Order: sequence, then C-alpha cells, then structure tokens
Amino acid sequence: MLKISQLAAKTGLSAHTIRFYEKHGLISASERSEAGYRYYNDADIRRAQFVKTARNIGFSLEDISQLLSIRVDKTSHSCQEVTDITQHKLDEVNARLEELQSMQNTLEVLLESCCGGPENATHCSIMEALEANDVKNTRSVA
Amino acid sequence: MLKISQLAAKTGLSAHTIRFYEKHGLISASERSEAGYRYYNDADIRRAQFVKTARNIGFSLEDISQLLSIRVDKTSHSCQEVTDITQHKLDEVNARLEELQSMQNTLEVLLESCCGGPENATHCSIMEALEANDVKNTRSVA
DNA sequence: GTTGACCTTAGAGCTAACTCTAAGCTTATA
DNA sequence: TATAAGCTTAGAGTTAGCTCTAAGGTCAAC
Repeated sequence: MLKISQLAAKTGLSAHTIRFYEKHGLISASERSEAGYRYYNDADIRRAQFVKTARNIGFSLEDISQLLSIRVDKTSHSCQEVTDITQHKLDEVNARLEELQSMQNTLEVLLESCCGGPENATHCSIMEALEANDVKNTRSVA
Repeated sequence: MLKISQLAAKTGLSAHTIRFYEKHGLISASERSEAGYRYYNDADIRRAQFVKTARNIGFSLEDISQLLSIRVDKTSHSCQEVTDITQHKLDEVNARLEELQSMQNTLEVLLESCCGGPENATHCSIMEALEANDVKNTRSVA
C-alpha cells in the first residue's frame, strides 16, 4: 500500500495532480487511514498508471474517463467502442496537425523572404506580408 | 469612418473581440462620438487587419503586440527583430508538431493493432497497450 | 517532546483568448 | 413617437488541466 507521495513517485504524477484526478473521478484510493491518509493498493496503482499512459499519448481526461469505464467492465464493452475513442482522438490530432503545418509553411515562407539583418524594418518583407491581406493560411481555432 | 460592427464585418473579428483587443492595447478607435461610440479611420482599419492577419498565421496576442510596436516605428527597429519573433513562433510550431506527430503515430499503431469489431473488449489490444507501461511517446505539455 | 516531513481540505489562481451578460444610453426607421 | 437595432461599460464566465495556498492534523525520528 502506497501513500500519495509514493504513488506520485511511481507514476510521475504529482500528489496535487493525483488529488485533482480523484476529484474528477479518474482514480481513487481504495483505503484511507484513520487520519484520512490515502492508501493505494496494486489495482489503484495500475489504474493510475493507465491514466498516466493514456495522458502521455494525448487523450483528454474526458476520453480517459470513458476508457476507464470500459476498463472496469470489459465484457460489456466492445473493441469498437475503444477504437471509436481512439479514432476520434486521431481525427483531432490530424486536424490540429494540418493547422500547424499550414502555420509552419507560412512562417517558413515569411522567414525566407526577409533578410533578417540589422537594416531597419521600413522595407521588411515580413511586415509587408502582414500588411497585405493575402497571407494564405486561415486558422480555425482548435 | 466605421462603427464597431462595420469594422467587425470588414475584418471578420467580432465586436466583442475588437473591444477585447482594445482593452489589451492591440487596436483602438482614433475617434469617439459624443455618445462614446467608437469610430475607426483607415489607419485603424489597417491596424485591425494586420492583427487579424497575424492572428490567422498563429501569432499570439503577445507576439502581435511586439510586431505592432515595430510597425508604428519601423525605422527604429531592425529586420532581425521581426525575424526573431517569427523564428521563435516557428520553433514553437515545430515543437508542437513533433508532439502531435508522435501522438499521431502512437494512435495509428494502436488502431492497426485492434480489430475494432463488436467483440467484447476483454482482449482488446488497445486496452492492453494502455495497461502496459511501454507505449512510447512521452508528451510534454506545450 | 519537539522538530520536520508528510498528509488533509476547500478553494483560489493560472493561462490564453475569447465570449457573454446586465443595465442602460443612442440612433435610425416607420 | 415608439420601437428595434446598435452602442457603451464593468465584470463574470468559459475551457482544460493543472498548480498552489492556507490552515491545520499526523507521524517517525532523534
């Protein structure tokens, strides 16, 4: 049985974050001491590690919440439910990647166009491009 | 001279956002009517469009604030200052791209490994991968 | 028996960029 | 002149995911 700081050390989460996750229903301590200290057993630890792993991959706490509810009763959930969540996340990632690649491209073009030197910015081609309304790449906030 | 909703229509910003930008020193109305209505002249409009363009590219309001202070007095700023801001933004974008590409890769590998069918999730390979602690891709929050 | 490390809670604060609300004034139109 | 559309402000709310604080209780070691 681990105390919260031991679980923190084991998972790489902070004690604050563990309590935060508890408040949001992601993890919990299956036991408490008389004084109220949290104690985590093996199952608790594996659950916390599951959360950490999913978080590392990029799943939101909301996604993880769904994955956890599948996890506690795998027999009444299908692989499709799991792939749906995963595919949805991948779609989000791909959408954001497109936005960022567009930004990357625009920024690279701007940088190539400008001398970048100690000259004053009166004729700076980056400033000129920003003045013009024709910089392609329209960003939708993710 | 445009009123705020006309500037909004012209730039694609909302009137709320225009006031928000004003509060943060990015744009302003060079005139006010007796009743306090904002009126925007050509220079104001160009400045607002500059902000919108920079925002579309992905610059933060903080970045834009710097770009604007260069813009109002180009002779006392160098091209290098402009490229520094742009390069810094590109570095951020590239860092985030790497994170997202790693997530994308991980998610694709997970999806390939799972049948995605109506079978129950007892042996779901995505769930197994999340249980294991060996999913590569470590994410640092941007 | 006291220091110091660790634990508890509720709740506030942080970031970025909006987004909206309430209450009230102004202006244009019919 | 009445109605509706549009403007004003200060300030609160939203999102996601932490991060920290204050005030206090617990526990192991010296």
